[in-house]
Amino acid sequence: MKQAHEVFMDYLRDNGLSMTPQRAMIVDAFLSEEGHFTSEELFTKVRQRDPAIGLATVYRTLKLLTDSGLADAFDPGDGVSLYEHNYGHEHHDHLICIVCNRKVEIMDAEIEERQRQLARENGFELQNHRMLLYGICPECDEKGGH
Amino acid sequence: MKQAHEVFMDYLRDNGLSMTPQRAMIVDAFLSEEGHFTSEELFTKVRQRDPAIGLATVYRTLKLLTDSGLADAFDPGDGVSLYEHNYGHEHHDHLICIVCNRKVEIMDAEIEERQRQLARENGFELQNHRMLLYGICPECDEKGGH
DNA sequence: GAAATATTGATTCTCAATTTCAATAAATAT
DNA sequence: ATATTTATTGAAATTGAGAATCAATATTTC
Repeated sequence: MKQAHEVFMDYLRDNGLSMTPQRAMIVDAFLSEEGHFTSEELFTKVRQRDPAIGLATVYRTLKLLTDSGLADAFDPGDGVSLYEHNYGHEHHDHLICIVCNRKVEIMDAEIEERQRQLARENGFELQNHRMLLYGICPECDEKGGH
Repeated sequence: MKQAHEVFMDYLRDNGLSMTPQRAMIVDAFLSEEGHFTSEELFTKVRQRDPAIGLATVYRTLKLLTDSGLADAFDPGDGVSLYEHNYGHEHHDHLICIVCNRKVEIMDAEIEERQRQLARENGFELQNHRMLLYGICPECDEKGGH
């Protein structure tokens, strides 16, 4: 598999865009993040390396990352987008604790198949989907359930 | 089954709230809407009946409607909440055309069961879920696919 | 009815995300 | 290389949905 960095370079080239020091640094910071993170969290990390980089550039680069297929963005429900790596990672959805906000990655082949089938039954060509399950995690259930 | 209006009255009473002319009118307008609609669309309809009603009151009443179980709110992905009737209506998710924005209500018992199962496997008590399928509808596929 | 409480509409505020714009940098042509 | 065109940047202003504020009004309770 191609390196993530290479995928980004290819995307830039194919779209007539240039690699810049800022983009390189933001992509590096992005790739070194783990799990889910907000644009602000990435911005903070980027700022630690170069305080001159602006928030707008982080947003712009996150869009490039998303469009290039390296990043996946989703809104867990509070209006603040979360980003995560989407290259070399299996597709998954999320199970979210409504108390502590913990997010567990979930995946079910049967659901995925039924989704495709549902779309097909309605004559739709399925492109994408978003599934969020909300519940109370074991730890919070234990603490709160007395 | 209780009338929707009665459900709202009960909710108000149980929460120490009062029925007011504004709430009555907004609830009526809400109940006469079909399908999915935004807060702005409901506001427009309410304004036609009484231009004195403020947008804030529409938002406040939509929250009451949601909390009372009469309305369901969801964000199709663009940050603008859609509302729909949720009383006397079967639960359903949505299949959305990414071209014309058309929304089809979908429901699959197998998916629902697997969702519960997935939550259970992770020790979660499932409270809620949100599933959106994005694709291209037959009409748009026909028009665009040449 | 009087006092306490709730609700209203207008307005302001919030906050993430986008857009604007002049300055700078990069790519391309000469 | 140098000029010219084009793209990118950071700061700041803007956007837009929704929530919060607040004085005025309405409703409920005593």
